[in-house]
Amino acid sequence: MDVSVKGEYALRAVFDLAGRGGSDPVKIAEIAARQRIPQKFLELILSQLKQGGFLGSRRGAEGGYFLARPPRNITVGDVLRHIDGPISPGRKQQRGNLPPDSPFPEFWQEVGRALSSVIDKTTFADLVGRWKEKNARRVANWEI
Amino acid sequence: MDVSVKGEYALRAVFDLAGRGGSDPVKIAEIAARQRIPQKFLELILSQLKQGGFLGSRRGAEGGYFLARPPRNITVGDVLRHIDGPISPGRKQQRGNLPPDSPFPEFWQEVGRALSSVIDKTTFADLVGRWKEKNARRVANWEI
DNA sequence: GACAATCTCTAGTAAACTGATAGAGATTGT
DNA sequence: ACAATCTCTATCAGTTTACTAGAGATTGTC
Repeated sequence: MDVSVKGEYALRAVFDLAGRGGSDPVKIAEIAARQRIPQKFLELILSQLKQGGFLGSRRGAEGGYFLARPPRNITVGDVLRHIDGPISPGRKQQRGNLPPDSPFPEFWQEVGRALSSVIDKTTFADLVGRWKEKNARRVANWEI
Repeated sequence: MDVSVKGEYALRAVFDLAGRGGSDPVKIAEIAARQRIPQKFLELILSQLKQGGFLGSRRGAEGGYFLARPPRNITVGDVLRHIDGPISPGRKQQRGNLPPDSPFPEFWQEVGRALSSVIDKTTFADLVGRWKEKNARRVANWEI
């Protein structure tokens, strides 16, 4: 039970764009550098995020990627599910290989709900908010 | 983010032993049949669960596996972590490839807590309890 | 309109992981 | 002795993961 590196990269990329706020395109190379992601790999991921409707892009000089919708309308769960596939532990149960009176389908539902209560409630606006707050505190402490 | 088939098999096996209650050994073949698990694969899993201190065993005729501790002292999380490794999304962050001011470590901690609130609180005694209740209801409805 | 900067698309790929299977021991009960 | 079990080591095909390579398509600028 784990999140793929690809999934994490996707989250960091969307977070980067959300943190940059502005609506003008950000170059892949910049995101790659800031977020420490192999650029060629990131290209694939960003393209996939665009297919998913999360990002828009512009080619050519001064091109780049940008968010297709406001950060508060994108949840971590949205992105993760689009990149990593369904986040549902225990999904293999529907097939006929499970005894008919198993308690596990219910159990996995419970797990799913717990998971969802975090990843589907946290938007990128939330993440950026927390991050700015933390940075503000850090600077404040510095200045004392 | 998913649970391996091996992990699910392990849970079903422990559940099977917990449901059988008694302290005399249950044969691998029986568990395999009841829980629809390939027997040879199950052998590996049970052996691993024994290494983990969850099960005991006896060889030879009338041999088999049995729980090494009471079902209420074994949680789903215990078993899952022993078979599938750490259940901590976002664990790869400690390495130097993450920007220093990322909000994700905290976020993954939150996810971890939510997950833990289910898998580390649910014991096999709980699962057996629910299962018996459901079966009782089913029979009751039948008799109407 | 040349040209450089970007995104885009298709392949390929080494290494690890998954979900098994095979078969020869080691023990135990009868 | 012998059959029934667990135990241990090896092997394996298929898939996934995390990348890399390289050629093409667009766009802005001079």
